[in-house]
Order: sequence, then structure tokens, then C-alpha cells
Amino acid sequence: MGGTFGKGCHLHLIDGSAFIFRAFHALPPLTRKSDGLPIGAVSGFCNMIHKYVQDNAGPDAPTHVAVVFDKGSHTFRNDLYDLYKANRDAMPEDLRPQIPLTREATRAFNIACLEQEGFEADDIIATLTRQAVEAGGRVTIISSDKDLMQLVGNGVEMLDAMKGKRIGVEEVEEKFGVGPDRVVDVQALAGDSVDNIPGAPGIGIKTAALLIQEFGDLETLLDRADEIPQPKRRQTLVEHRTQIELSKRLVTLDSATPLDITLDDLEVREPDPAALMDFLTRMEFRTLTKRIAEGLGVEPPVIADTNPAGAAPSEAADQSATIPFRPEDYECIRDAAALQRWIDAATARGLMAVDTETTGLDEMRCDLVGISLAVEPGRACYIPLGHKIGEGDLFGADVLAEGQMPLDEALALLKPVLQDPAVIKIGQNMKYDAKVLARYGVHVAPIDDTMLMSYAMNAGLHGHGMDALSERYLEHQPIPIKSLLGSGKAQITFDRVPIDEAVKYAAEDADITLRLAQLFKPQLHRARVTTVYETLERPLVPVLAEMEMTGIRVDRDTLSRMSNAFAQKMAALEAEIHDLAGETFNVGSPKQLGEILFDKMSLPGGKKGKTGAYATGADVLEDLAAEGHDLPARVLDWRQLSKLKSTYTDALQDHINPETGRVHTSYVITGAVTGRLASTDPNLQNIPVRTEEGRRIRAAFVADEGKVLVSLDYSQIELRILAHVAGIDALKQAFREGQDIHAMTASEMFDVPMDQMTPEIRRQAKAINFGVIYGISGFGLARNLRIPRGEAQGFIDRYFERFPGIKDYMTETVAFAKANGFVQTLFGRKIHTPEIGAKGPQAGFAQRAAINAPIQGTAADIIRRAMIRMPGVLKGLPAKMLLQVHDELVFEVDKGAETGVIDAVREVMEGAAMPAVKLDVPLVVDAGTGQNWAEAH
DNA sequence: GTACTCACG
DNA sequence: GACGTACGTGAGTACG
Repeated sequence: MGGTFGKGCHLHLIDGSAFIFRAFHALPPLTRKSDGLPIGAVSGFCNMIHKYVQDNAGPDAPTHVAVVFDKGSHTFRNDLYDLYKANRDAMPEDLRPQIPLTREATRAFNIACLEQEGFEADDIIATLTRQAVEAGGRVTIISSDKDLMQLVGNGVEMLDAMKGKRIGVEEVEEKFGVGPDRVVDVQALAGDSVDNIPGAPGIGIKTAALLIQEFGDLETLLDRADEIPQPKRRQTLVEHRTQIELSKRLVTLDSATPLDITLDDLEVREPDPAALMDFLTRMEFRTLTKRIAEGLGVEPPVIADTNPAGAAPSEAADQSATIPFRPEDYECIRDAAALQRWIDAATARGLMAVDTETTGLDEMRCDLVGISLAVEPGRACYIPLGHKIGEGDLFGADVLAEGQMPLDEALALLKPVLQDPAVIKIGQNMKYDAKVLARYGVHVAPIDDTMLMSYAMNAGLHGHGMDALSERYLEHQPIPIKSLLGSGKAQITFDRVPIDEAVKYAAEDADITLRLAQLFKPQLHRARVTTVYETLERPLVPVLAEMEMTGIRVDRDTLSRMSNAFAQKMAALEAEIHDLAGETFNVGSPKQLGEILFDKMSLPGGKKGKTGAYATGADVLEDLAAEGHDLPARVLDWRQLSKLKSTYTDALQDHINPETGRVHTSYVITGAVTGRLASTDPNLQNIPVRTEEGRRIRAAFVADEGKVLVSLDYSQIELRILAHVAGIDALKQAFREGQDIHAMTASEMFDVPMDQMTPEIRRQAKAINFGVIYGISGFGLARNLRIPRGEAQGFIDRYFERFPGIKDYMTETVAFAKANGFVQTLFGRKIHTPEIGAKGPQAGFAQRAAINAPIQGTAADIIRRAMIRMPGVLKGLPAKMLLQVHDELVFEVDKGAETGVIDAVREVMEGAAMPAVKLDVPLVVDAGTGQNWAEAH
């Protein structure tokens, strides 16, 4: 062809991003055999491009062609409207590293590949379309995106490649009710929930089309809005004029995008067989490579099979377990050139395992000592960075050991690859490493986590620590850390470990992590927990890391004053107790207390446990106190103070980080089998709230100057979930009507009209409602309500009579657990129940746990979903998420912004089950604010 | 290291 | 008929 683009030329513009997303979602999560790199979207993309090339070889073949991609997430539209596309879910982690490969694929097919920072693919398409039409040529846009329909006409048409359907002026008119030139007017009015275009509330495409048909165009319509007969419609247009005009600017494509190419650069070119084969071979696409090779008339290259010939896919991953561990092969990285080789290898592969070694277990305070990497099974290295020599003498003469790269230099080299969206960083408990590295200015992304993969597949079956996983799945016992650090008083920190020993230990950890990832990744799909892992586990890591690093401000003085007050009261109580006992003893020793109470004083109710010691729990002491005995009553007071002092007012002070002045808890994602989080070091999920004394401790959790704490919690979420999963119409109805659910239960059970409800009856019903969630038993309810067991059983029988669906749910859940060995939440989380078939008292335990797990777990999934969406919602708002307490989230918010934040957060929390699960009951979130947590809760 | 106790949802 | 049980956690203390 040659020459310039003009009359007779035919330009094809392919919407590349649409191809990618379609490929990603249509295909199962394929991974590259040799290293486990996710590759499904690239494979689908190549198939689609190949099909496109074949389909367009005929007489109407294009003379010019380009694939156009989106680039970056921020465009000029975000400057116009910061909520533009704000409701979009983040790109799936597994897709991210495939994006650059689709560009490579396009070039491998020798097709022009276009993208422009700050502009959407649609704008580039609009610009090229305009240029081509002005030059007198024809254009076909391969896409079905309605946003491109405004370009149709004047020799421009669209082609839906999937349906093989042409979209011309007629089809556009059919869809929008107006011609292509007025499509933007209709879109401006109708808005678009997918792109978060506001439009005019209450006006859809149909109404918008009618209005535009009548008034000619949007501007005329808005100017003459007062002529509209329908009052509501008229009012909407007048009130939302600015918003509608903004919407129009958002939907109008920019046909003047600055491009550094011309139409002539897009001329159709024959693919270079060698380059194309090289790419396909590297991707290890066996079928596609063969098919394309045949089409090109070349010999298909042999794709090295890293597995035994004919190996089944399940065996393929087993190489992780069969390649021997050879610690002597691990490399110690001491200079930039060596490090760069590993970085290049990781970049070429698109993934690597990463592990950090530090001086301690507190990510917020420890120092980085070294980093290990692995790129394939058996191939791992360690980069020592902070190893010291010498004993740390009187002068603290810490000297860096020889042969280590300077920390700054190593991190500068590693930072690009650790932050490279095209390279997945695999870790075992990656939240830890990500937090450490974040303190050194490196923000690791995207990540994969073997601990979380194990948790998604095997919660309830076994632990998810690396040593346990390695022994179980790789049949390899890792070097114990104790062998390097020792234990007890003589324990040293990792920076004191000799480098050669550290290499073997640290590189092995990265090696193990990589092997586990290769083994687990394909198993996720087979275990049907890919969605759980991808939507509930993996994306939670950066969210929690951010929360933990933010921490919450705790006022030391408040705690310290309380501590002193508690100490005085305790001393007084202790004297009184000793006086009553007639001797001094350790009040804190249950053993000594038991002997005083039941041997010396011969009080009734002395029951020995399996260890031969008397039980002295609160329930026992309360019974004694109720009978008028003073000593147990004082002990109860003393115990409460002792608990508050030691666990909270004292211990909490030790957790205030000297640098930040805040307390930084750690959430253990795999801490509870049900999907709940666990909070450790310190546990901020059990700060007192039930007693007045205890609640004062919450007042020590304060907002920074100029800020307030905001707490939002789900109201009775577990009962709502029970109503949904057990399908109890009466309960569902009550929740929909916003009734007092415990009173309603009481009314149903005891035949008491709602207006005659007494607090006592309601309290009993409340206990039953909770009991149901826990897998109710007569004994448990009796103990809780302090009523005879027969009476409690009577309550339960009546409850089941009134709500037979609950009994059915329980029976069915236990049967499911027995048949499958696990139960599931509404979101597909599996909780394994290996004890379900046990005999004896174990059986009851396991059954109640199985009944409770789907309810507790579904609630846990819902708040996880809310938390994962929170960063997107808080963007632009002066608010930070600080804490999660199972059904509560705590935020720190600039004073004055509370209302806006509460509205936004509440919307996310109440809608968190959607769209995956549509509950039959509404989720309701209560909110509070205050200077401290006691006020906010 | 285990048992007991008790703080939370 | 007896047994022993409410579900899920973390942490501090005593004690062997």
C-alpha cells in the first residue's frame, strides 16, 4: 500500500482493554506451567487477536489497524469529577501483571499498540477516528462499548467482535432513541452507574431520548426546562443543571488527544513469524503456538516441558515438592551487579518470592537485617544488609559485618521491582514484610500470600505457619529459627547471626514460599475458593497494613492515673480479704483461694476440676456472694480491678510506640477459623465496655488534635444473617420493619403482646436469640439465664416450635458438615469441621461450631468486604480507618467532616454484601462520634 | 508449657 | 442413663 492515509483507506481500531477484561473474566485462572505466572488473560487476548486477524483477511480487509489501551487510572475526567469511575472495583491482582504482556502480545502480532497517559482508550479512538474521517477514509471500531457509539456515522461503524454484529447509525438509534450526534445528550441526562456518571436523578435512557427528540439538543432542553409539563421532571432538570452539564463533559470523548503517531504509522503489517513465535513460546501457549505456526506456514517451536511428559496438571505442581532443597546452592548477594541479575530474572518471570529478616517481631519497631528472594524452586538468594559483628560492647560498638551492600543502594535497586505492577511478590504472611518495607519507603505491590492461600483452602484443618505448611506439603523440615537465635535469655537477634548461616536459613524461607505458591495457586481453583482468596483475603492485606501502621492514639496519663487508683483500691480489698480469711494468701492464686473458701471456711459448692483444684471462676464466686458471703464478693471486685490493671492500664502503656505516640495492633488474618480477624500485641478487640469501670479505659483511646473518633457498627448482624440463611419469614419481616427483635421473639414465644413487654421477658428472649446463634443447648441456656435446666429446655422447645426453620437449618447444617467435612459462608468461605463425626462430648462441640461458623463467618466476610472497599471511599475524605472489632469499625476524622464520612462509610457497610449476595434482610449500621472511643461507641 | 480466669464480639 | 456443652478469640498470672 504505502503512501498517506486518505480516500479508500480503512482504519480498524481495536478496544484492547475491553478484549483483556473479557478474556480475563471468561477464562479460568490459567497459570504458566513453568513458574505459575497467571497468564489466562494474555492467552485469551492472543486468541481474540488471532481470530480478529483471521476474520479480517477478506476483501474488506483494513489498510490500517491499531489496538488501543487505557493507561493509568487518572484522566482529565477525574479532574472534572473526582468520583468518576469511583465505584469501579480495583483491578484483580492476578490481572495486573498480565497488562504489560498484552502490550507485548500486540507488538508480537506486529500491530500498532497505542496508549497515552491521562487519556482513556476511547479518547484516542475518537481522535484517530476524526483524523481518518477528515482524511476521507473509513473507520471500524472493534468494540461494543456504548460510550463509543457517539462516533458512529460518516463512514464510521462499530463491530461487536463477540457477537459478530455490526453497529451502525440504525443500531445506535435503536439503543439511544437518538442519532449518534445526540448520544452524549442522552447519556448526560441518563447518567451511567458503571462509570459513576451522575446524570439527572430519575431519568433513564427512554425519558432522556424523548426529551432530546422534543427539544432538539441538551442545551435547548436545559434553557427551556420550564416548558416541561411534568412537574417532577421539570424540577429535576432545573435543580441538577450543573450536574447534567458536568455529566455531558464526562461522556463526551476528546477527539483532540495529543498523539505522537500519525495514521500512516498504523499501516497493516505482516507479522514477523520469529518474533511472534518467540513470544508465544515464552508464554508457553502450546495449542495457540501450534495453530498460529500452521497459519504462518512455519515449524512450531518446541515448548520445553518442565514436567515429565504426559504429566497431569496436578502432578505438574508437584515439582515444588520433588526438586530437592540444596542450601549450598543459595546465593549470597554482596554487590549491585549480582542483585541486578536477580531483579532481571524476577522481572522476566513476572513473579518472585520475598522474605525479610528483621531484628524483632514488631514490624513497627524492628530493623531490616536482610532480604531473600526466590524466582524458581531451588533458586533463591539472600541479601544481607544489616548484619553486625562484635558483642556490642560497653560503647555499643556495633560494626557492620563485611561484604554487605549498603542498605540504601540495595533498596534503591529493589524498589522498582518490588513496586512493579507487572511482578507479583509472593510472601508467607506478606503483611509483615510489606509493613517493614513500607517503613523504608518501599510499597510492595501486587502481592500473593501462601499463608492466605492455605487459609482459604484449609481453615479448620491445620495451621498455616510456614514450618507446618512446608512439612505437610513439601515434606521438608525448614531450618528452625531457634538453631540460629537460641532461646530464652541467651537469645540473640537476627542481625547477630553470621551471614553464611543466615543465607541458608533466609533463602530457604523464600524458596519454600515460592514452592508453596506454585503448589497452592492451582489448588485454589480446584477447591473452589479462588473467589474467597481473591476478594476476601488477598485484597485485605494492604488495607490492614495501612490501618496497623496508622495506629490509634492512646493517652498515657489517663492510663497511668487509673493504674494508680486501681492499685490503691486493690490493696484495700486485699487487706479486707486477708482479714476475712484470717490469714494472708495470694488472692491471685485460684488454688490458694479455693483452699481458703472450701477447705478452711467450708463454704458450699466446692467442686474440683480435672486437675484436682477447686473451681473459683466468677460464676462460682457470684453464687457464693449471692448467699451473703463477703469474701468471694471482695475477690470478685479485686479480680476485676486486677484484670483491668494488668491487662489494660499497665500493659497498654507498654504498647505505645515511642515514635508515633500511638498503639499499633496486628491483625492476624488467619487467627480465627470462621474468617474473623484476631488482634494481637496488643489485642484491641477486647477493650472493656460492659462495666462502668472498664469503660473508662476506652476513654484513653483518643482522637488527635482537631479530629474526632467515629465508630460505626452493624446492628445485630448475626441474627440478621440467621434470619436469612434459615429463611425465617417472621424474623425477616421484623428486621425489615425495624422492630425490636428480642421483644418480638419474646412476644412470639411467651404470647405477650408487644405493648405489655417487660424487660425481664425480653432479656430471656435475647439470651435465647444469642443461644441459637451458638448452637443452643438446654444446659448452656440454663447456665446463662441461671434457671433450671428443664425450664431452659422448655424455652428451647417452644422456640423451635414457633420457628421451625431454625431447627431445620441446624439439622441441615450438621448433615452438610458430616457429608462434606466443611461448612460454608454465603460468600463461599469454607470452614472445615474434621471433628464432626467424633463420638462422645466432642460431637456436641463440633456440631455447635458447625452451626455457628456459617453465621459468624458470613458476618466476618461482610465486614471484610466493607473494609476492602473503604480506601476507595475514603479517598479525598479527611478520614482514616483505625480499628476493626468484628462488627465495628473505628475511624479518625477531621472535625467537621463527621457527617460526610459517616454517610459514606455507612453506605459501604450496609451495602457490603452486594452484589455477591442479596440478603433478604437489611443491614443496619449505627454510628457515633466523640473525642474518645468511650464517647464514640 | 498448661490451666485458669476474664476481657471482647 | 450419664456425660458435659453455649460460638469465636488473646493475654496475664500462677504453677509445675
